[in-house]
Amino acid sequence: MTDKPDIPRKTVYRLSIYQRCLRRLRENRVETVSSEALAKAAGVTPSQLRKDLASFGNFGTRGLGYNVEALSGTIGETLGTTRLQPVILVGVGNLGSALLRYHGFNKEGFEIVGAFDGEVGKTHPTVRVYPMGELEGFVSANGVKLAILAVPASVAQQVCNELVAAGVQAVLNFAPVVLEVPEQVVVNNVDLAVELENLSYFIR
Amino acid sequence: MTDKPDIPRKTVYRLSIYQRCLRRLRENRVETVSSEALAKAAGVTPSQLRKDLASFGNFGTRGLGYNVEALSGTIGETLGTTRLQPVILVGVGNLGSALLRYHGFNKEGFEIVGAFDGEVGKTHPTVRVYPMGELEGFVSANGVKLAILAVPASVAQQVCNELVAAGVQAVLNFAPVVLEVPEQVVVNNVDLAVELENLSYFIR
DNA sequence: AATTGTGAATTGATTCACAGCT
DNA sequence: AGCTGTGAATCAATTCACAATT
Repeated sequence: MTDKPDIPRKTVYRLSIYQRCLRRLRENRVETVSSEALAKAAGVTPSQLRKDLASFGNFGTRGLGYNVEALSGTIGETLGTTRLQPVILVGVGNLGSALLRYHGFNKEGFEIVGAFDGEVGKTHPTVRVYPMGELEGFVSANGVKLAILAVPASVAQQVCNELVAAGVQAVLNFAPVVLEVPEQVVVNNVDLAVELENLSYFIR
Repeated sequence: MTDKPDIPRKTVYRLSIYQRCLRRLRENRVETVSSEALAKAAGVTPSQLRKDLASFGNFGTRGLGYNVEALSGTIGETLGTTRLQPVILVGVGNLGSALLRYHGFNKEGFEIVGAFDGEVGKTHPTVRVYPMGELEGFVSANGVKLAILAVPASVAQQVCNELVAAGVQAVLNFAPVVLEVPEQVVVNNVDLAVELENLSYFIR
């Protein structure tokens, strides 16, 4: 069971990145890696990497480095990605259907088990699209905790409320809106316009 | 011209969000807003909002609040989004073509003026798709500074190098890879798997 | 000899609280 | 009376630097 030594959110982000680098090392049959090498691959400083890992345990061997396999396993445990995590997607428009077709998730332990859309009769070649009315039943029947929200801004808060009511605990939100949710629900935002504006500022 | 009083990156992100809230207020003919109200809409504390704005000037009127129109204008100036900014998209796969169809950008001052793909002969209903060979010419002819990178991880670094060589100054990267770029080039990453893993950790 | 783990130092971001305008 | 602008205080994150370990 994942107990939660409270690791800061930014650290958790970096753990995912380390995890990806470790996966690549494993594919290349590398057994051991130093904080310096791994940090370089992940684009951080070695100090930071060591501190990050220290926040939930001691796994390195001084003078040697980290065992790739073992570290990767521990990070997976910590993130809670060792088992496949079922995810639903809500809003099968442009972006939504691209996400359904995109299978990059599976490799990393997520599977989109169902999609929902307000407009009845929508379909998708590989994932079944349900009407919103079936949301609650589906979520509890399948133990879904995680939802991807890809609906238009105008209805995002409303649909988010339905997700919360259905028992969803975490939302990856693509709508350009600041969602209000109860304390125990987590929201991460992916906001393309904000990212572009940010870049726009940093262009000389 | 945008001079750059160096505003911290996190503040710049929030400016975009304030900007969006201001736009909505403007649509509703609201003339004046207090730091408290705007902060609430943006999901931050009033103090933080005031500090953020203070980092590049003084625009409020004590006792009254901020003029919506004026503040929005200044933020637009600061972010460099008052003029339409031309953007190219590289990699017309699943995600890439969804982004081409998605017009949420235009409203916020960005226009995808061309797309590029390694595979010749790709097309798209509204945006012209060019072969990679024409990248450099296109970028300099159209004054493009900003690129969206939506190619597979395996070729992302390579393609990114070509972008940099062509003169692109900022990249919004969707590939799950840590890109290496020269100092003067800015990269923002949107990494869906990392976001999901992050949520996964915070689910009880 | 190499490399981790970590306390101390530093740097950065956020919040407080109130003086100063309108 | 109300609300901004801001210095001071707090809190958080990062880096340094070195003792501890293999």
